[in-house]
Amino acid sequence: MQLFNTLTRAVEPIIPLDPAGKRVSLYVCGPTIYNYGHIGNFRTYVAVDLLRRSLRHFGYNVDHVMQFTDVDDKTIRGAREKNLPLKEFTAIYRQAFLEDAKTLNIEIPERTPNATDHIPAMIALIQKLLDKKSAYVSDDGSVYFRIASFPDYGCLCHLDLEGLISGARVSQDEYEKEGVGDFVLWKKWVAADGEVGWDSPWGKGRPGWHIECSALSMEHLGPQIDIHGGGTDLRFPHHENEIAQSEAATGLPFVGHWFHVEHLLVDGQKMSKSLGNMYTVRDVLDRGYTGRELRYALLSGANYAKNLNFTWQGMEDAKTALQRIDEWRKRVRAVAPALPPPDSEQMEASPGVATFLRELDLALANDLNINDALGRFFSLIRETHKALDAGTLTPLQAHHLKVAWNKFDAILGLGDAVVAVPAEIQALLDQRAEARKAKNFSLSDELRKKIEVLGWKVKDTAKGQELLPG
RNA sequence: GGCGGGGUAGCCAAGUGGUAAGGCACGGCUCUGCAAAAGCUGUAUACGUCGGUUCGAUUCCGACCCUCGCCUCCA
Repeated sequence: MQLFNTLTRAVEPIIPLDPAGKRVSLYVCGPTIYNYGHIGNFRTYVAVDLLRRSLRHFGYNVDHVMQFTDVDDKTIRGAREKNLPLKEFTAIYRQAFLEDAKTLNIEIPERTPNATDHIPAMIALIQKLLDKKSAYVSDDGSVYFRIASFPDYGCLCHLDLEGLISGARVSQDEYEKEGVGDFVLWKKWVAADGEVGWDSPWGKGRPGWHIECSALSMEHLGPQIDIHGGGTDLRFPHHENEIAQSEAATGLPFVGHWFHVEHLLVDGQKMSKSLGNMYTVRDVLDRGYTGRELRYALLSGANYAKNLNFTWQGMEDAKTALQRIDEWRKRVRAVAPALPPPDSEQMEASPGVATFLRELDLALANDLNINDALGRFFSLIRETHKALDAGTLTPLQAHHLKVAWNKFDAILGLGDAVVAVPAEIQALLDQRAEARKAKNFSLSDELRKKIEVLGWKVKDTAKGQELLPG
């Protein structure tokens, strides 16, 4: 399986550190839990989910860790505004994130530690950096990483330090630092922190943002990991700093493969509060879309490494495309017998299906090209309909199609459309069935209208009425 | 200023040194009590501009234009 590696700027095969080549360690920078996540956040996590599922598709055991950042300026401020202890405040948004992830059918990583549950590991790592003279304690009692001690600094983002420093914005309040690029590992407690703070060898304070990911990934996955992912904005400085900290501490290459997901745009523009285009998952649901429709839009809207332009028209397109898939599945299911899954040799009895599965592998192995796979899948759908209409699709072939879908959906994660029919609607449907039986079409039409007003569509098929959400 | 992504039909989006998947939209047909839905099918001067390399470039090279992002808050 080949994946673009930001570090080398090349598509490269994934070669796990595991001698058996089976286990892949994956660390992903999780959200700061001070608010509901927006669809941009979830674009990243849907892409990571695609990676995770694809790795498993190719037979890897994925050991995936994602931390929740539950202490920083924003969480502290939010807790203060709500007059809640930090822990209680962040618990609300941790829970919300997990719910939204479920809405999108994002698999929860094997471990999802909160940063503040691992303060000792961070302190130990900072101490190690101090011992190695890669860090220093400033006059005010904060601890900083000394960039000058790490010659490779800038390797991920291909920055040269000179240019970086001369061109960069430099905040004036950080006069305690030796070098402008130095970043904080441990922040000395200040009054604005209120109740928040932990004791350390350098006094009361809290960890800097970057150190948590290094400490947590080392604690859970060891000093070296196969893949480290996150949103593209984290490349610099966050991931650059993680590399510096981690490698300065261990002397080992920290990450084999850096995986960065490009940002989502809304109507071609960056999301921002002032434009009023920051949508949460809940906002999308409130507009009447389902989580799987949003997931499909996020998955098919663009390759993970490209900007994805979110539009409501795009949501409509996703919804319609998904209906096409669902319709196909209904037809296939009606013909497919219950049989055990075939092996690949038996699958050759359905050349179209066998070809599709090979194409699926190739597409995924090629830097997660899900759109290529979807394109081929829709072609398979057309072929199926044609065969079905011609009456040439055998039950065995239908079975194979069903199996192929299951394999594909293990990656897509779309599952089934869940339609809960309200009792009121069901009653109208029953009445209408009666009317139709009696060939009372005017009453039938009247009932159809009533149902439509309530937000549902009825279609009449050879097998009777079928209900669709409006 | 430094670095990096993009510009493919009405919209979205794959891809390739030999004349370009797929989805949505649109037209036609089938089905239907009527619809709707669905299916089939069709349409389109679609590869930002100008040069270069080549038998041949959308695909390689150069320049330019437009656009988006990052340059220590940020998925």
